[in-house]
Amino acid sequence: MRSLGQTLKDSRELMSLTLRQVEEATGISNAYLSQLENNKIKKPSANILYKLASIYNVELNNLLAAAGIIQESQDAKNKLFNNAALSAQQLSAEEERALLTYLKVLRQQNG
Amino acid sequence: MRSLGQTLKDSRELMSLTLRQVEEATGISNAYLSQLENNKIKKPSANILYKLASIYNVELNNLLAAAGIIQESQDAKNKLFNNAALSAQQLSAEEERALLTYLKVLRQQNG
DNA sequence: GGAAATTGCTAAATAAAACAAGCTTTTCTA
DNA sequence: TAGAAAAGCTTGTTTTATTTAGCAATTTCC
Repeated sequence: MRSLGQTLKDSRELMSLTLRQVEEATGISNAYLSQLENNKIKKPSANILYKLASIYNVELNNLLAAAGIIQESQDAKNKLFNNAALSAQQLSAEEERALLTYLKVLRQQNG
Repeated sequence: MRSLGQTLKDSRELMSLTLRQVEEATGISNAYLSQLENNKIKKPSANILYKLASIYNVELNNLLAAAGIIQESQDAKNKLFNNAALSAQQLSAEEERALLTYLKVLRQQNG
C-alpha cells in the first residue's frame, strides 16, 4: 500500500506545486508538509487531511486509506455486508417492534 | 448544526454505553472521550474519529461534518433500498447498519 | 442506611502535532 | 562559473491532543 507521504508527494508533483505554494494555499507550513511527505507524522488531524485532499483534488477517503485509517473501498463492502446481514435475520415480533421504535428515534435525531 | 460533542454523546447514549465501555472497545481513554463530548477538543485525529464512527455505527462523514471539517452530503440519505424484515420501511444503508448493531445490543441484553 | 462500585468529569503530566527559523541542496541566471 | 533565488529539509520551540490519576456525584447491593 502506497504510504500517505508518497501519496501526498505524488499528488503535489503531479500538479507541479512547491511546498511553499501548498503552504500558501492551505495555511499548512512547508516544514510540516515536508514531514508529512516523509512519513514523520503518524496521525495527522482530519482537518489537515481534508485541506490536502481539497487542494490536490483527491478523495479524502484516498488519504485516509493511504494513512491506514480506513480500508480502501471499505464503505461499499460494509454496506453490502450489512444489507445481507440484516435481511438474513429472523426477527421476532418483539424485536421488530423494538427496531421500528429505534428507527423512529434515529430519524428524529438525524432529521 | 449539531456539534461533534453532542453527536458523539447522543450516539453513545443511544446504545446505552458508558464512557468506560467505549474506552474498553476503542482504546480511547474515558477522560478524552468526555472532553470530546464536551467540545473541548478542536481537531481530533482522523484515527480517533474513525474509531468512534465504527463503534457507534455512524458514517465517518457524519462525524467529519459535525466537526465542521466537511459539508454534510446528501448522498447517504438518498441511497434507499428495500429490506425484507422491515418491508414497510425504506432504510438508508446507514440506518440499516445502525439497526443491525442495535439488534446485536438488544440480543446481548436480553440473552 | 451505608459500604462499594460505577459514573462522568477535571487538573496535571506526557506525547505528539504543527509551526518558525534557518540550514543545505538544487536550480536559475548573468 | 559564481552567486542569487528557490527548492526541500532539519532542528528547536510552541501548541495541542491524548493519557494518567484521582475527585465528586450517582447508583447498586448487602
